[in-house]
Amino acid sequence: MTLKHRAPGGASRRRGPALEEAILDAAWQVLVEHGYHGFTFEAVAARAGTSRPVLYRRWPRRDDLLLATLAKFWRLIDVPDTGSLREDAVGFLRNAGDDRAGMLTLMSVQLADYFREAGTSLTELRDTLLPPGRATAFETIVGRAVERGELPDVPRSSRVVNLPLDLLRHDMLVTMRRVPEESIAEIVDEVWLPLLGAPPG
Amino acid sequence: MTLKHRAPGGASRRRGPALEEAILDAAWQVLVEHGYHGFTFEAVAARAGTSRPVLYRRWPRRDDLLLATLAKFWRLIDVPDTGSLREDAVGFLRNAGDDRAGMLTLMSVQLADYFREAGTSLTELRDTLLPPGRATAFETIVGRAVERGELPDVPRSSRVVNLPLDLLRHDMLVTMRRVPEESIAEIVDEVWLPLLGAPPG
DNA sequence: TCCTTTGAGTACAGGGCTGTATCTAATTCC
DNA sequence: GGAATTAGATACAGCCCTGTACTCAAAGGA
Repeated sequence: MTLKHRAPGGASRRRGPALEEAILDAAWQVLVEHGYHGFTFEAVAARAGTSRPVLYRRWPRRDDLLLATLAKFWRLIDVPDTGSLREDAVGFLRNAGDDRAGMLTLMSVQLADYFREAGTSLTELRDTLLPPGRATAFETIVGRAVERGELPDVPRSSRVVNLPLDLLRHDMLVTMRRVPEESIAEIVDEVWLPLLGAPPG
Repeated sequence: MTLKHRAPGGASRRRGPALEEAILDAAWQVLVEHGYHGFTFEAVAARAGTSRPVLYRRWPRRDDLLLATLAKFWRLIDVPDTGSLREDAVGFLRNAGDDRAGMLTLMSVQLADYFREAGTSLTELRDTLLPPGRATAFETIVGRAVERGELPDVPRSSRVVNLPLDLLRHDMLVTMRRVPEESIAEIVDEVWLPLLGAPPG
């Protein structure tokens, strides 16, 4: 009665890397829809249209599958270059809060159980998945503004420089929603720019 | 072989409110130690030294038990009154990050699954458990500073006023750890006081 | 003291997930 | 075309949790 040995679309049987891709796509969907708790071999296999043994062969433990999934979907967020400090900041926060990137942040909350079990945290995961040490988005944005002469070339604490993303992330974590445009403007205009000593927008 | 019909300590059989207290204490411990995922009737009953039917009689569903547990342990955080804006702020953040209060914040992450299932969020939960509308800690702190003449009496956005707690919470959520004293000082001295236009500490 | 309430123990069917094993047949490699 | 892989289906025992039902006995009230 079921289409045996056929991928959902009726295509030929998948193998190797193609199958792996499909499984990780399915895993990501499951993770987004049902959180870490619903992220089971059972659910992922069903969603991928394959069977659990196929998953176990590649990722013996749930964490292995999780990490592989996150690694595939975790991407750097685009940093716009508009020629304006304020617009760069607002644009970046918009990107950070959009569907794709925002989902990653909200996802991180769903991973609380994983963090607890693995004894790790969001920052540690981030350092694992993204090469640490490179300039943060706001370091880039401030650097450009300094080059343009929009900001004085004085030392700034990393706390202040990176403040906007922290606040955006906080809002997302606390409301579990996309952050509205007004909050982004608030963060930039009422908090960040004044702190940097920039002229009010 | 087991001590039948006896509380763990060998005391008489517990009843009514006393039993209820003991159960909620146990529930809190389970929640702290095993997160929402491990927060099962089974585990709570075992920890409380009673049986599941006793729990089901009082809280038919898991959420009922969860809410009752949170309501019992969710408390307002003490706001110190030292006569100094900076010391009030630092002191409050210290309290907010201490074992008891900090645990509540970290707990909130563990509740991600609950939020997802119930379609709610940390802020909504907070409003449910604490009467909304009252002044926030930092509104109180700023208000006092204005009365003392330490700050000018100008309108301030609630975003700026409440910034320190947001940043503290962000740090906790992201590191899953207690926030070190230096971070508290950073938040107050490098971000908040400058924004309020207060003289540097 | 008797009676009512209710805590504590136990049992049950049911559901979901885990790992592993086994079989088959599709695909690829040579 | 034949052989080696390996996807996909299925089955299994096991574990944990859920609700509910049915006892029995302890505590408290009259």
